[in-house]
Amino acid sequence: MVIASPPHSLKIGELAARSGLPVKTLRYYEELGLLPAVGRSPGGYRLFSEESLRRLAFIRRLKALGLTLEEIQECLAPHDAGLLPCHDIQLQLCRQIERIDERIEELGLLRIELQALLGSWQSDPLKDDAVICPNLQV
Amino acid sequence: MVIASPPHSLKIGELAARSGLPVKTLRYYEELGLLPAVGRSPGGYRLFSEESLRRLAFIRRLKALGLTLEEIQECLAPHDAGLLPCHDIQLQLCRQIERIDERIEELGLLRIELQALLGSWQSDPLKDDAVICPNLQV
DNA sequence: TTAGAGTCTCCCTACAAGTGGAGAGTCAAC
DNA sequence: GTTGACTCTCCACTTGTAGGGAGACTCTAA
Repeated sequence: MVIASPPHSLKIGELAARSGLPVKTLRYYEELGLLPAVGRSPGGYRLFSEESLRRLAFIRRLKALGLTLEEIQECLAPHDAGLLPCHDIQLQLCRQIERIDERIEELGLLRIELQALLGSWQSDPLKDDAVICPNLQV
Repeated sequence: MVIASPPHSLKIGELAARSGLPVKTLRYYEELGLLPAVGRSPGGYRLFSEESLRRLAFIRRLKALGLTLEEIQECLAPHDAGLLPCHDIQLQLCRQIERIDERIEELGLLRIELQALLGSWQSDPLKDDAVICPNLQV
């Protein structure tokens, strides 16, 4: 027989210690609505639930996958509405892959241009007063 | 026989029109020291030389190649000292390729992770109260 | 001489995701 | 009861590259 331990609320410093995130960051997340506090102590201290730790792990994971805090918040909305957020997360991750592909494409083109430029680079070009850099011709 | 036209100084609006850059941007560049004015009119108007147009073309080119304004300024420093800046530009462009390669590498790894994640994504996972998203297990 | 266009400086705003600090209030242990 | 750690709010600042606007001043053409 398992007896559930009573719900224990965490002050921000304890949450910071256990999550590894700075207090400032937690306040910032709370302000954004990303990490709701369960309430306040009589003295006005933010109180968080143990659930907040899971939520922070989730936020970290999606951040590591390249989502913005706003996108993460969109993923959390269905969860907070009592639904499974998997579908929304999947959509965000698909979009993220598209963004990554676009970015890789852009960087690849830029790299090609830079390589081509450097490939024909003259180490001792003739000075040309019509341009600043003869190699670039601008 | 070619007669050189007298040096004509440009007010900021004229430089903006001829370079295609907004006045605000030119003031910003001047403030950064990227685009020195040759002086001021008696009324305090910035005066630029025709040379500024070439300088702006150079700045645009390096910006298009992904350099920051600060890096561009480093490239212009030897030019302003009367030297050919090609070597310094070459160094910056090499560094830029390295940065691009690093970035592409990072993005590629992230893409692989995202693909793997989505590849095994369950569209209707069992709800698991220990995590927010069963697919992510966080 | 006057009207209108151009320009000046100065300050605020934006994005993203926080960080730093001041000054005041709260909590827990001794 | 006191002390020291913790937390609060509020404000400013960061990076990079500008954009917007107010209010004052200047220049040019008719």
